[in-house]
Parts: sequence; structure tokens; C-alpha cells
Amino acid sequence: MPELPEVETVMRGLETVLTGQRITQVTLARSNLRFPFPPGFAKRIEGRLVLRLQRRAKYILAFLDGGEVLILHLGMSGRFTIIDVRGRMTGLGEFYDEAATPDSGKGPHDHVVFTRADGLRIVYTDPRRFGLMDLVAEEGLLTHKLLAQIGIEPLGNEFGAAYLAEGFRGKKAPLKAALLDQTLIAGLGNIYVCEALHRAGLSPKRRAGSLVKKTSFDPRLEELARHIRAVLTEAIAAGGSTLRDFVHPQGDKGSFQQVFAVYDREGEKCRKRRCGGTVKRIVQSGRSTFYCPKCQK
DNA sequence: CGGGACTCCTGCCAGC
DNA sequence: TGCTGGCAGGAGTCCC
Repeated sequence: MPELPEVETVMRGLETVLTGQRITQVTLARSNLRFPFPPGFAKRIEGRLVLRLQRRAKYILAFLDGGEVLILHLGMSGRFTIIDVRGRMTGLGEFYDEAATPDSGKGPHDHVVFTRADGLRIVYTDPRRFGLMDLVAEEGLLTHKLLAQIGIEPLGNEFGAAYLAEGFRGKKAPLKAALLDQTLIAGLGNIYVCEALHRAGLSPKRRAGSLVKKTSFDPRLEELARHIRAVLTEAIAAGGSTLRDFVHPQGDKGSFQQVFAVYDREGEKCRKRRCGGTVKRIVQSGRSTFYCPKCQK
């Protein structure tokens, strides 16, 4: 579910309640999420100070003072809820819904509760349990099974048309699949790939390698790289309003509603000026792709 | 090896 | 209203 911008937003929210704080208690409601919790998970975190948080791809990393790093992944349906000492709740994540089952820490899908020294609780809720948590020594972080193969960050300095060209060279996979490949680019998911391809005017069905020549590449890769950055940056900025809601819970709840140009808009008119096409939904490697056949070639 | 199908799990919604 | 089938934003694993 959450892609890079949502994970970034959740990470920033967690930063405000975890950085510089000591976790005194970790409670597990079950022995696994997607994978089993590592041996001694709760005890190894209890008593530790959280030094800093960082996002890598769709993972959230919490560096602890004992030299270990807590690895969090939200999967498709993971979210956090902050419950302060007075019992006031604040949701972290796009899918937080106050009207839904309160994440008291005792709900059927409340799997992990982190309790701070002052009693504030951070509850992890995940109905589908595609999320995961792991705890590893900081030295082993880069070689960790889940992180070792991850590609570069699309908002980092190395990312650009030249990088895409090298990654796409010789690739027969469709653009859509190539962009979703986490070993090439870290953190892109189904929605933002659809949106970036639409903005760039590139068909999701086109073979990735078709944009790369022997000694040069199609200039539209520049456009693609630019739009990938733009769509992610805008989404993070929109998430930032969620973050303000986090600080001031009375803030406008609808302010973080994303507006997508093609995603989930099958049958609607293409939003590009003077296009006049109709958004189509197709299935690529088992996932929905939304695009405009008229302006995406 | 690259690429695609399958898989985990639950909630939700459209259609009957 | 209640049931059923299909679908969901991730990603590891298996197989060709």
C-alpha cells in the first residue's frame, strides 16, 4: 500500500515521538507478521534509546543506542497510531481512519505496542500482515537480506536519465515492471509509476529497453526521471499536511487526499490538456495499470 | 539470468 | 439484506 511518499510521511511522524526517546516496553500480540519476529525482539528493544530514524526504499529504520537497528515495513495495510498519556490518539499514515476500530493496542489487528518511558504508546496495526519488523546489528544493515539488493533512491543525486538508461538497457520487461523493480529504483509503487508514466507520456506497455540506443538514450528518459521526482516530491509535500495534522490533530482531515491523474480513473477523460483520450485499465504482471492510450506512447 | 505467475492475509465493494 | 467473487498501493519465492 504505502509507497515512498507515504512511508516518508509515516517516518517523519514517528520521528517526532521516537527520536531521543527511550522505549521501555515492547508488547507483541503474536509471534509473526509476514515473517516471525527475530529471537528476543521485544527484550532487545526495551530500555533502548532511539537515536534517529531514516527511510530507505519503503523501509523505516530506527537506530537504537545499543548498536542495533529496528527495521519496519508497512506492507500493504500497516499503520501506526500514537496514543498519548491522556489516551488521545493520532494516526500516522494515509489509511488512518478514526471511524474505524480504535487502535487501542488491543484491537484484533494491533500486533505491536511500543511504550515510551512517559507512557506514550505507539501501536502498529496491520490487518493483512504483509508488513514486517526485524532487528539487526548496525554493521549488518547494508548486507541485510531485505536491503542488500535495493536500488538507488529516486530523490537522491545519483538518480536521473543516465541511471535509468543503464538500468533499462537491454530490458525486455515493460516500462511499468521495470520501474516497479525495487532493485533498480527504491520505493516506487504501483500508483506513482502510473502517474509518472502518464506525465511523461510514455506507455506502461513499452519495453524498457526501447528507450535506450547503443550510445545514447531517448530524451524522454529525462522527462521520465523529472516526473518521477516531481510526483514523489509533491506527494511528500501533501503528506506534510498530514504531518501538521499530527502536530495539531484538529487540522483538516481531508487535506492529505491525493489527487491522481490516472490512477483508479478507468473510463474517465484524460486530464492532459487537449488530449481527449480515455483512461484505460489493464493488468500487467497481475497488477492494475491505469494509463491513457492516446497520449502515452 | 530475466521475466512472469503465484503466494501470503484480511477488508471492502460491486453485483446478484 | 446477505452472500460471493474479485480486487487492493508489496514483494519474496518459485518455475520456465
